[in-house]
Amino acid sequence: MIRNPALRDVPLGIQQKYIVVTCNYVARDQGVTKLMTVAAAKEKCPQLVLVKGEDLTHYREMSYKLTELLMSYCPLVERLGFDENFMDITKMVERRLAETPESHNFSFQGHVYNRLSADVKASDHPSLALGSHIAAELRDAIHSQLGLTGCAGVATNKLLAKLVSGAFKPNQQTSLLPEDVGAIVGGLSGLRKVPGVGHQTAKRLQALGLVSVKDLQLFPLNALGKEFGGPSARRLRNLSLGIDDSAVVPSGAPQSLSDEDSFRKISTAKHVSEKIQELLVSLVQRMHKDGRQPQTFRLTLRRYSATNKWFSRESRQCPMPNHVGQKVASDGADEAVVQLVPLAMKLFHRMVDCSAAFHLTLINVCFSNLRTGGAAVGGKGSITSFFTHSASQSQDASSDHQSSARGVMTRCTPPQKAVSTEPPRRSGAELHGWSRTQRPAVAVKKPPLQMESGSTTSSHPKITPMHRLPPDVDPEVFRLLPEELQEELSSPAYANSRPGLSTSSPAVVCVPDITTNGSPRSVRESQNIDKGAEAKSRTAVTRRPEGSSAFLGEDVTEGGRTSFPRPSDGEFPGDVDPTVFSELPLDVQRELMSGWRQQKAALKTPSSRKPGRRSSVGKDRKTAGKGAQANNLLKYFKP
DNA sequence: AAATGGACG
DNA sequence: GTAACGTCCATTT
Repeated sequence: MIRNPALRDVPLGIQQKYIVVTCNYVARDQGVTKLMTVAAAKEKCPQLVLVKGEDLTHYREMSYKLTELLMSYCPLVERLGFDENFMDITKMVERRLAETPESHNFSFQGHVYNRLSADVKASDHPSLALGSHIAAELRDAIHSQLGLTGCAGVATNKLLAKLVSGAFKPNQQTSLLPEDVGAIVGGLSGLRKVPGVGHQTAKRLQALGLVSVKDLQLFPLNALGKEFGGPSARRLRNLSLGIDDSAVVPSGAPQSLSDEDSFRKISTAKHVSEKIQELLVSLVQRMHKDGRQPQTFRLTLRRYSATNKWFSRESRQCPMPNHVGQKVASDGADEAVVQLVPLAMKLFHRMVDCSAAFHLTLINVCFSNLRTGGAAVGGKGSITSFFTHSASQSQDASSDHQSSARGVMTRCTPPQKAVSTEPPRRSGAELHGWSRTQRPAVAVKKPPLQMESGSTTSSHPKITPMHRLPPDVDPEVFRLLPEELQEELSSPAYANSRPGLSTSSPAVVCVPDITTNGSPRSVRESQNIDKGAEAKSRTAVTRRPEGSSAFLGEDVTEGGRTSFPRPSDGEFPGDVDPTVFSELPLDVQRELMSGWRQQKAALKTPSSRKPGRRSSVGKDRKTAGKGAQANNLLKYFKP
């Protein structure tokens, strides 16, 4: 971590290979951006100071310290890369709610998306308001105990918490009120900005003619289902509407440890084994510190090829010989490496035919299927696992939510992204954070601090028959709907859908990531050029959960045709709620559309069937809920 | 259940 | 020439 104050006002960047993976605000002001080549960066900013960042050790350790610190407040912490954490602070909020005197006057901490904090009455959103206090406390603890600064977002689900966390960039927090959900998702500049929509998915959506969030919101679910299958289609649509019923799943200790390196070229077996050995030396060390014993070993590589050089990695794995695994876990590091190199070469030869020329640009070695300690009874030894908290814990937690009182549960997640482009501003704190933040990682411990809690939320008003709400329906959203729609949704016809969970909850508080500011690796995409956030777009859009039988069914058709009425941004009246519109019968949609049609075509929206993509439809198998899933204990954190 | 690739962050 | 991780899912054997 860079903590030299002398560097505070100097343009600084973290370099990995020939790329500037991230940089401070001083550098950004000079035009340096993330993932810019070193050459380009120096051209923009000749005085740019670069620090090597290939070794992720420090980032990783700091990253785990952060996660552990958060867990000391509440165990429901889910990591997203090295610099983001989601936290479900429902319980904390509930406790505080119970302890908060009825008349107690309080306000939101930090910003409130799209409004002037002063205009918002905390008493109208007690759970979120308390969540904002919790987020502020967490950020403060992170700053005082780890020296890191970062952002946080407080909302009713993970998606929203993540989206809102970056509204005010350097080292600030933002809360999102349910009534502004439509504004925040609608303000996203494109589908790629939707968490969960990556390059591939964006391409497929584009092939369907969808480019904006609104396009996706309005696209008929059954048509979307033909491309992605029912479950994915529903998920995508929900995301576009700001609906996310996924739980905050505690991450615990990592499920695998790997080390890799990229290079211009390696074309001889000898060079390959040398590189593998180098990687194994550090990996074995890390594995040893971890204490668990790997049961599987994997070798991955990337070959050079002029065409299609994009990803494409190939891998081969094999069971880890027991004695080798023990060496790693116990002590014989060097021994283990000696045994592993030839094993890795066997895997290598399963992929590369050395009798022909080859050209590798990356090699990765990975230990997975980690088994926690063994032999000895639990006693001592070894690496303790400190937080012995396992799958059962998370299970309880989640079931807890479900039953948690009426519905409201606040989930907190902290998305945060480090990074952030953002103008300069308070360089003091920010920079400080930057330095430490830049490379956080590693784990290790952190003592507990326990604190509070709160109490519930409320979804107050109209009591809605929660027990009848179909899954996938966000109660908070539900309650905003017109009564007739509420009734409709509560009817048996909507009761199907998946068993999953969540129905619940409304208010969720999410605290996004408190993390760092720009981290080199992980989180790559984070940088929203932010444009969306600021827009004070129009008011809220009430959404209506999907689930209407007509669209739910996989092939219900009727709309089986390839072209559906799909208003583009231009022709869609701004006062019409897209969600509601999309739920109308197709014929009605067409009718309305023809009435509105007038604007210029604009936007290319070839709703053509996509070319070569395969479409998996129908057979959405539900592989049962993945209940068990061995969630390892987090013994990762030592005392 | 293990192996492998893909998508995402 | 996006870097260095890591997670979870789908499919195949």
